[in-house]
Amino acid sequence: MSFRAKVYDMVCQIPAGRVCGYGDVAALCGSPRAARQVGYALAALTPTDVAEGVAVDPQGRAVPWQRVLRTTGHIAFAGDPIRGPLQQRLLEAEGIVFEQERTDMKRFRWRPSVEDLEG
DNA sequence: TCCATGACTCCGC
DNA sequence: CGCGGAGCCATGG
Repeated sequence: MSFRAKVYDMVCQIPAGRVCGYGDVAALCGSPRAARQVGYALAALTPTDVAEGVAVDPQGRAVPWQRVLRTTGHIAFAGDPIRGPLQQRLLEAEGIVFEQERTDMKRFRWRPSVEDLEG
């Protein structure tokens, strides 16, 4: 199984209303220092519904890419005029609160339990 | 196989 | 706290 496939699996397990850092996902996939590769994996998703922010992986399953943020709580590609605001809107719809362009990672960060990772 | 690329992160100022 | 620079490593050509 490729690193990217693991990334998609992990991101799909992040519950709505919670977020993860790129580094967190990388660590859960077995490569603690591959945070950039996590971003690269998400960038490789195929957009199917741009307006709603829906993007699918090679297996055709929708991946909640919006739940992955920088450890600072900032949206990674805030500079993107389309996906930047979209990501924030999608997260706010799930209950995530933003202040000054960033969210409180201490409050919304998701830490998977052993049971979550089984399977 | 080597090299460039990049939705990141850590560290020193 | 913000900035700039170096390190990181999976992917693709």
